[in-house]
Amino acid sequence: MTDGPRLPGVEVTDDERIVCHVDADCFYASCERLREPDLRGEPVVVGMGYEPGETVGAVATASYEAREFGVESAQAISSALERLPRRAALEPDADDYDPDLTREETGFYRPVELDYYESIADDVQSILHDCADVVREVSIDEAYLDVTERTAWEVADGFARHIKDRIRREVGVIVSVGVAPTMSAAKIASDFEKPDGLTVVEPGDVREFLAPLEVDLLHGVGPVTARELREMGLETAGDVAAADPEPFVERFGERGRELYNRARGDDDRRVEPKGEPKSFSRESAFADSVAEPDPKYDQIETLAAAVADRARREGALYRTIGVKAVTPPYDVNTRERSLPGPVDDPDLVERIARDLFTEFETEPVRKLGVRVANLEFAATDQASLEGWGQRGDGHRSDGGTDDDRELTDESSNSGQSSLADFS
DNA sequence: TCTGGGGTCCTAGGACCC
DNA sequence: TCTGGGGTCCTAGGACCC
Repeated sequence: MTDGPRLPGVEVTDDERIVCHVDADCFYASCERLREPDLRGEPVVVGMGYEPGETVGAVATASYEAREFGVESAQAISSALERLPRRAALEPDADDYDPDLTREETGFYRPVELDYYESIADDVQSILHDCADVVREVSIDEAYLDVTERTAWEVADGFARHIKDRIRREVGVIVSVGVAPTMSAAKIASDFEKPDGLTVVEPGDVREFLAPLEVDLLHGVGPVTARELREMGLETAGDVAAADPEPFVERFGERGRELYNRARGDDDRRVEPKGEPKSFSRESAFADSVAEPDPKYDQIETLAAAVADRARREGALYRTIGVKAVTPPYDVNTRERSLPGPVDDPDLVERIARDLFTEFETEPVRKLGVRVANLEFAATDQASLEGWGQRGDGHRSDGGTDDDRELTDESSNSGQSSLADFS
């Protein structure tokens, strides 16, 4: 049986969907445990920009055991180490050796290794594709499934259990699953009983399910919006759902309308496969602010080359090139420039990035970034990726003056040297 | 929370066009 | 020419997500 389960002859009306949200629990830490079983049951912290023995970087994922010590994702590694020293510090020859430590108050720190995690994620995703007709991968460890044609509400619980069991058995990672009639409710449901959670919210129960939840649990409500909602006296999704929407449509615009709808359980988005990326970027932070121009320009060059290389590998042309400079205390500045037509030109990326950056040449900078956007993917690739008879959106239909431009492969880049004049 | 990296979407003002 | 309305594109910033 290579096919996932399917109930034959299940009739559904067009507006009734069964959406499944699958979310791996502390995925990076699970991956580390897969290849290093001694880490099972131990506190594990996976750090971005972290090097063993150093204190730089930030927490990408903390295992639940590590969270007990107050380690949280996005925390600086230095603060994580204060709450949870590393196990290696028990060794007398370690730089950070501390004779007073006990094993029980230490944990394991590992640097992020994305390529490895992606290989595990691929295995998970092939199971998901086997269990659903439509899968939208949101990130390396998270996906929405439209399983309307594969199950029914009466047995949705067993269906979700089957997905969890297969992933655990065949890949070895634990996922939490939420099932609901909408994407936003499924997302919240998958979070509801984490880790190893399974929550089904049937149609008709959605609003009741959401009502007691704090507003910041709603997708799209971050710290800023949550604070403002509280100032408006709205603490829970139920408060938002019962409120007059006009004041915060006024305040938050389109997002406000969406927020109101989501809080009421209204969400008519369909699960659709993820389209082509819209931008590529690379950034990196300095250990301390840098004021001298040279190291900054060096970094710009490195990032520009990396971004251009990425775009080329992905078969993307870009029409906009931008830089980002974060200055103390944490001011994010962005500058960008658009070209008359799409290019694949690493030298141009570097030149424009340097040029855009001159404004920050002598300013102290903590962090730098280079970005390309307004991507266009070669039409041939589009055709192979899309279903039959489907028109791709690779071509703009807004009457742009370059509609006659046909860029189907790298050889068509020959005409681009003239565009370099626009730098 | 004092700050890592890679993304998406929305907004708002100005330029420019008809 | 002192002035209407509508549309799109560009840029910068902000909020948010994982």
